[in-house]
Amino acid sequence: MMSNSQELKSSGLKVTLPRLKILELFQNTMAGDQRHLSAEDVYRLLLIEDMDIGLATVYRVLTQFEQAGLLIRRNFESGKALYELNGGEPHDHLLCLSCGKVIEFNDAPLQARQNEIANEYQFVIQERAMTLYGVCKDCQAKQK
Amino acid sequence: MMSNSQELKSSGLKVTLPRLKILELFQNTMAGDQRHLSAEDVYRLLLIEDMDIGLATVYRVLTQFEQAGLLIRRNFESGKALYELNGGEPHDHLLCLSCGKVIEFNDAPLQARQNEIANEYQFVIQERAMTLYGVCKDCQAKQK
DNA sequence: GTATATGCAAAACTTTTGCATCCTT
DNA sequence: AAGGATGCAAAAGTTTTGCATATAC
Repeated sequence: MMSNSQELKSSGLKVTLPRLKILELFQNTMAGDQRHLSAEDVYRLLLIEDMDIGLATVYRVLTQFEQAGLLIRRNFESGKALYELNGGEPHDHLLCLSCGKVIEFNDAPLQARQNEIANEYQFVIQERAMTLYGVCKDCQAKQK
Repeated sequence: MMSNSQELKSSGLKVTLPRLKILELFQNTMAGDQRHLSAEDVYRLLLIEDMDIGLATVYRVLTQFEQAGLLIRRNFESGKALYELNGGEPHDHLLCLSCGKVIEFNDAPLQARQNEIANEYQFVIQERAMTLYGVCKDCQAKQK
């Protein structure tokens, strides 16, 4: 298991407080249902923790982390980018339009079919993004 | 076959020149490879055609058309929304990160699997979005 | 004639950039 | 000591909104 400092170094990034804090933030929020954070989210959460950080730094660090493969950048329909920790396995999303909840799943047959389609078009996949928008089980119950 | 005027009326929208022109624009560009247009794209294409239209109107009309189901709004990784004509059939995208080309495909097994996954989570799908990002056949050839 | 749509300008939001200062190595 | 990182402010890009005028029905 690599420490966060080692993880940053091996990505060619200097170990600084903002970078460590942002990395920890994503690791800690991973447990909750709030796995996807915008730059503004990160900024506000760090201010709450007394971190005196600039929004511009947050944007820069998020971009660097994405390029380093530590985070994945997602574009849902909200108009702003959300980031999540890169857990290694590709996965897709169900996004509830009623409550905003994001359900993640990892489905091998689906990915296999994606690969077959890419092969048909002789297309080399670098990144996958699949989101089904709709209404989750809980919200269906509430609407009745 | 409904005329464009009828199509607007049956969506509860008054028939105005900007709306007709924008609808025609999407119908005409459907033939080419430029099926996905941003608000700015629409604005510039209409200015070329002598239409003296305001950018704000373009945004308003695109939003109305999306709500009426005439257009589909897509959020790829570019940071701005793209719209395409709603052809009725759901379809997904391969987006080339090298040349920006968008390849569309319609794959029944893939959609069937999406439905199965949604059922597992008792999730009601309203909209699908799947995009594979990578390098297209042509760009692979060029890179050699 | 009335209600809605449009155009323009201003504002709101998200993201990027320039630059002086500070921190990591 | 040197190069990169940070914070602040300003700028750039996208989308929304207020309001007076024009247009569709």
